[in-house]
Amino acid sequence: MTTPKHAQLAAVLRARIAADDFPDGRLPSESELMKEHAMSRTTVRSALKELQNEGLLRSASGVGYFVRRFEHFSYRPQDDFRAVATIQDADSFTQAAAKRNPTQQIEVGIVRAPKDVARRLRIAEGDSVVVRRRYRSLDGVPYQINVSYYPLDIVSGTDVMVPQDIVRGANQLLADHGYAQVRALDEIWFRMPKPEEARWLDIGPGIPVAEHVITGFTADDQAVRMVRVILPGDRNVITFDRVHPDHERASRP
Amino acid sequence: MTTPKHAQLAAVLRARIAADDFPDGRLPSESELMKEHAMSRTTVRSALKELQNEGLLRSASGVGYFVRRFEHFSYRPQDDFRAVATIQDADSFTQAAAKRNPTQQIEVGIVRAPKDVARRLRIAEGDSVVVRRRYRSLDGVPYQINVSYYPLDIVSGTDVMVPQDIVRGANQLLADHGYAQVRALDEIWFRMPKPEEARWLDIGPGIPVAEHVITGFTADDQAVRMVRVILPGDRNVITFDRVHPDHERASRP
DNA sequence: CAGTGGTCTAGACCACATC
DNA sequence: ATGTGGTCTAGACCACTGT
Repeated sequence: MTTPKHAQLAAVLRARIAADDFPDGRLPSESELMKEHAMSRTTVRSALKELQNEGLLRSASGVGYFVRRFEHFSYRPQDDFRAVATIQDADSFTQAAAKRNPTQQIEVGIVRAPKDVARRLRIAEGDSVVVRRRYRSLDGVPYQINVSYYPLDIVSGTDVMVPQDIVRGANQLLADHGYAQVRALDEIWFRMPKPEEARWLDIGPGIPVAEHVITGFTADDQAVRMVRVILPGDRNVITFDRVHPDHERASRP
Repeated sequence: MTTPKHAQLAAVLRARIAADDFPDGRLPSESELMKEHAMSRTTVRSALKELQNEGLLRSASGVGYFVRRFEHFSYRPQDDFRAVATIQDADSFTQAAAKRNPTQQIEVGIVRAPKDVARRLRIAEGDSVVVRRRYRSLDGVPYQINVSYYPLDIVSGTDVMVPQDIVRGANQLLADHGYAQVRALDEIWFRMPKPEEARWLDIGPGIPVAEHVITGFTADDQAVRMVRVILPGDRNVITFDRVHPDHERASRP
């Protein structure tokens, strides 16, 4: 009933990482750890793998192991709502990221609604929906995958279907067509990425993603928009501001 | 430039899992996979490890490998705010979970404020704060770790310092002492659990956690409460309702 | 008891980065 | 050329679970 050797080494290294004991962020090589701790390479690698899967380390083939550094960018879903017509697509991502060279790659299409989309938009599974898929980066680093779904009859013939930035912003566009959104439901899961997501977001092992699903409703309580945002955990903090329902609107910092 | 054998096996199994090809949820044993795919045990184990770290599989020593099943419980931070005096501590967890045998273990103490707490409560690092640590379960299954911090001068001598349920609810208690909260800031990170968190929440490999930090403010914009909630990703969805700031309050479903 | 996964070893070859 | 991590093998012992 003793602790396995690989777990012992993992614990030692975890403590040293927490104590910032690798100032240059570089760990000893596998062979050095083998000598220092009198273990086989397999056991050393097992310990290092464990730390990688905790998101504490990354490995570079032919180079070495390094302590992960995080920089979190604030993701504010509420900006979607506050957005007004500006020269840019004025949602949370574009607005907050103005100075960090935001780029995005847009694909637009018409597909049959999958089950989860149909349920949220309150349409039948297989009904046609317009889908806008956006892969968005900051300074060349991918920060989110954003997939929006709209019922076809609502947006057909509008700029939503053009694979370019929507100058007014998608919400303003919907409002201009008589579908102003006054309420949104946010659902957030957090899980490990699927292989395609990991590839697109350039995520290493041990880094989870959040899946943020927004459903937008009109004053008539009609669901007119569903968005699925995939966020890599090493680069995002999700932020909300809330005021008590009984309290008049407060100023926002 | 070919795909490694372990990755090939992982891809095959991943596809079979997605197609629900293991009706009883049980995978072939390691030795069966070795025969079927003509690989060494190490390679087979490497593939299975990969899928475990994606949260798709769990292993049971001496038994086998199984497909993970998820059941997500809705975590609604806004209930904290809407809470009024009831017979129970009326926050999001207790209220929503009433029928699922909620239990919690409470520890209360006075500690020196760590850096992140001090910053959010706008006090000096090392100032005394009251900390309430709650480990909360549903039907015996751990669902969250909830750690609340209060500036000592605000809550000293109140029920906050008693290691029991606060009958009125902590927010109502603060309000009764003249510190009604009207605004909250939510910050949500998602990452792999620390070993203690994994132990307490009974999390296997490949399951991330969300760290939800709430900071509560009075009408004078004084920070009176900071809460850190740790949520296991296989058992929680975070849910928010939002109404457009220009729109009168809508009814909530 | 037989079968399962967990641990550990020694050794080999490879692709890659660095100097 | 050397050193790094990535892949793969064969074999061994163990603890545990099921019958």
